[in-house]
Amino acid sequence: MEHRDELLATVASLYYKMNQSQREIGDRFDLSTATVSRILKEAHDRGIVQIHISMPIPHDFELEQTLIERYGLRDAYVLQTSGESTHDTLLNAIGRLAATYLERVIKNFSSGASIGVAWGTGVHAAVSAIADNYTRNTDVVQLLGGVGELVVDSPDLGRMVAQKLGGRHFDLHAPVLVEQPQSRDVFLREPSVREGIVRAQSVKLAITGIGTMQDEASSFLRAGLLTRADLSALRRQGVIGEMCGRFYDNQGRCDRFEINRRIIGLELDDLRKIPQSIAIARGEVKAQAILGALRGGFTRVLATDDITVRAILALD
Amino acid sequence: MEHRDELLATVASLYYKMNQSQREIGDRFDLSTATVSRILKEAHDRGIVQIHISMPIPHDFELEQTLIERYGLRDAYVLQTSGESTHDTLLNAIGRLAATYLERVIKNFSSGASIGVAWGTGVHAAVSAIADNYTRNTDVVQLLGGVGELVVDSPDLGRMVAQKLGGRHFDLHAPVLVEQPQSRDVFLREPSVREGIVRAQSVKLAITGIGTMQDEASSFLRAGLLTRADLSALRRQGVIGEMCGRFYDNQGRCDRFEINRRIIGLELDDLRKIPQSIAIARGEVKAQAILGALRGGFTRVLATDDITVRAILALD
DNA sequence: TCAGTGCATGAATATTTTTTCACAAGATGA
DNA sequence: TCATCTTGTGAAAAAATATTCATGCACTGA
Repeated sequence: MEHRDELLATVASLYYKMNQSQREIGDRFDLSTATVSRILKEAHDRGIVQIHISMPIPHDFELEQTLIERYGLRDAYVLQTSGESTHDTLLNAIGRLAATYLERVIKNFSSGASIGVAWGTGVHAAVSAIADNYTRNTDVVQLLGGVGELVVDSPDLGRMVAQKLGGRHFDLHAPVLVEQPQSRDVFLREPSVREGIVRAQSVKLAITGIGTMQDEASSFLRAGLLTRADLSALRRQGVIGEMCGRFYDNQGRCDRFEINRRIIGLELDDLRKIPQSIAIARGEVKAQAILGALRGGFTRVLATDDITVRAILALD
Repeated sequence: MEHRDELLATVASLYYKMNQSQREIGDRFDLSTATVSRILKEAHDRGIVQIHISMPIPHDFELEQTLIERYGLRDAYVLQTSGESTHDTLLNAIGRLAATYLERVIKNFSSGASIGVAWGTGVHAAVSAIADNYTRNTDVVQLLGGVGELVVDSPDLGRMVAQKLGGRHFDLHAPVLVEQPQSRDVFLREPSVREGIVRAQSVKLAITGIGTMQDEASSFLRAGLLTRADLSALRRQGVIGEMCGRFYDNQGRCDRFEINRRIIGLELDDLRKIPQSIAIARGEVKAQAILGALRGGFTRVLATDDITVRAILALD
């Protein structure tokens, strides 16, 4: 068997190191190209040939593939975690992964295409990682009304993106959540707000997070828009997640929730129609919310980590 | 640039680890297969993809290639040496390399094909490394007359091969070197000897060593067939090497040397015609002799080590 | 502003690689 | 001994990959 290994290793070396074609190798050893091909496969299977790829940020490609196939995603980014890391560190790394998608999509934009931005920690992580050497005059549109005071929950994110892309920033001058459905109608009658919504509907790329109804990770709670009691009530109604300010259940349905009639921003049905979209979110606590979003088909791309994906798959 | 690396590494991972085709990868990232192919090449060039091959016996493929191209060889085996090793250890490893060639050629033999064997330490190293699980009824023929007492210089080598291959062994019942050309004629008139020569001419594979005129490595001296004075005289005539008992100069010419008319065995012109042949030899002291043999085209395959090849190339 | 230059890209093409298929040699077991 | 199976093989076909070539786009220096 040793001489077999020797042949496998020799053929593999000639192929991979000396860049010889399988025909050349076959000529030398009196083998058909078919056999050389089989030898290379065997050398690979037997571990004689080992291929190492140095990844700046490690993905878990298997999980990405699983997500893509299982939920019909266009693409997926699953950070491969290792050892102890804080939520913020992980989210940062995921943001860098997401940024590779963003930059790629933006690079291929035809002129005039614009980007829609929601808010939250996930969006912040992603847009922070965008390199700022692009001057593509790409406009940035706020996908939903303004929220809290923190940077991660504010139009500052959109402004940051606009600055990096050398484009304009269009804020949506309205609160995300109003007291009464009637108040929303008033806002929507306002031309500037209505235009904002139209602009949001026509973006070519949407960057969003995924919100959860768990107290410890709810941005609506953080922003003071909802109370613990509100969250609890929503949970009891069957709400398990939130995207673009819209609340949905574990099948990705949102029609029956009254709160959605008090939200000013892009509707989930419209979000679904945006040609490119990415959601950035992580944490076991968000698994259910992400699963609902996937089932609802609200995003075409998901950026997360392996911990979260395993939690999602366990739920499903 | 980091995001470029990220893309390179991701594409490479999908290709090499996930076994996706370039078309699949292209679909995912909106790239043409041409671009994916270029990305993979770049990832390779930039060292992001590293291919490691675990070799049972390390070769130097560059030097092998150089030998093949420069001297028109059919194949070459150049052991990659490292650290301190004795001549015997190295020759052993070279023998194992040579055995891979032998086994491959023998495996493809049509029935009735036979093998010719010379003698010397190189041949010994190679035939010792042949695995003995072949039962192919392949006959073994002695290529030249008998010599010394040591195993490495005796028909025992041929017998060893015959036993491993489950075939018969045909000795050449004559001394390799006789006193007078006339004595040789007597031997050659002997039917058994003549038949032996004919059998040697018709072998499909010849296994030989390469002899030097340097005192410290001459098998003729070791076997007591020549004295130091004889060697010195031959050197003065221009002899620089020996194969199958025939002496040649640095251009691989042998006609003008009287001693060759006293040798009983296969002639170099006949050796050249054997369809497969390998010579096993190593050592800087043998470099000149090997170079002469290569120039003479006496062997189709050479098994040696990097030290020796570098010495050969330095001479040439 | 604009021609010129270099670079990146994809469609088409050329080449290489893999797979399919049919066959032959050796192994297995009655 | 003979049928049967497995295994390995190369020719041919199919698929995948690399290259060529033409084009467009961004940058450069009038």
